[in-house]
Amino acid sequence: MTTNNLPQEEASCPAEGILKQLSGKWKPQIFRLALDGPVRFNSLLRQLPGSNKQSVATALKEMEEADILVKTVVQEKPLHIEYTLSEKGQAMVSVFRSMEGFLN
Amino acid sequence: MTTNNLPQEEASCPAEGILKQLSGKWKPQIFRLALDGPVRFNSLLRQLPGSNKQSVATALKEMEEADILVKTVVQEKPLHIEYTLSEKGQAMVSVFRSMEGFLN
DNA sequence: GTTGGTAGTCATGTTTTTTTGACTAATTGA
DNA sequence: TCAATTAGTCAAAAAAACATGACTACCAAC
Repeated sequence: MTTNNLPQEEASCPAEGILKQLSGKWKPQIFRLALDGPVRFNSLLRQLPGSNKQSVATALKEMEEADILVKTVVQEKPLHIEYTLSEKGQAMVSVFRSMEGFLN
Repeated sequence: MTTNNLPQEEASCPAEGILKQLSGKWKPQIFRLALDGPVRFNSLLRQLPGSNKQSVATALKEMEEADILVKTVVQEKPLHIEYTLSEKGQAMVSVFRSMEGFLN
């Protein structure tokens, strides 16, 4: 046992956690698209040029684990899966907006 | 020439830029320490357990290039270098605070 | 003139993230 | 039954980020 193997939460920097949860090549864009309503796997692939199945799948999974997105099986005609902003995700919108409003 | 080789600004996601500028293993913590006043290379190394010269140097350089920090040679007794929040850096504080206020 | 503090760079190696391409599996429509 | 759409998984490779250790260079004190 080492002297300090924290689960690597933000040891001293509260902003670190939320930054990590939104960081990565595709998460910001996925979050942004989710602002306009539920997003779907294949649709995201088409909307994110240069993306790929693996990366989008990983981003969705991690954002779900971070409780930013909620995964729902929609029992409709083509039977598909939707990812929607969770309550926490909704709460993050203000943070996201403050970043959007900040233009270099 | 490809159809779209942007300098990879935020092609469609305004938040992406600011997220990238604060992302990384050490930048959030450096930013946070810079809130309390000018920071210095060796001091940061001591204050950030597990960090190393290379990583801190890179973080400082990138944050300087992103115009978050301003590098100044202080013409005093021991003659040293200080990194201070730029105007843009100051403007980012509100964004940072909104992240700090957001507790999981 | 040697030690110690300032602030780094450089080459290399390891680790993490991202991409690629093949493959799976259920459902729907013709 | 065949083809397309849904939503993925898996192994491997490539790329990016991060760490290690040696080295540089300036200045001041002893």
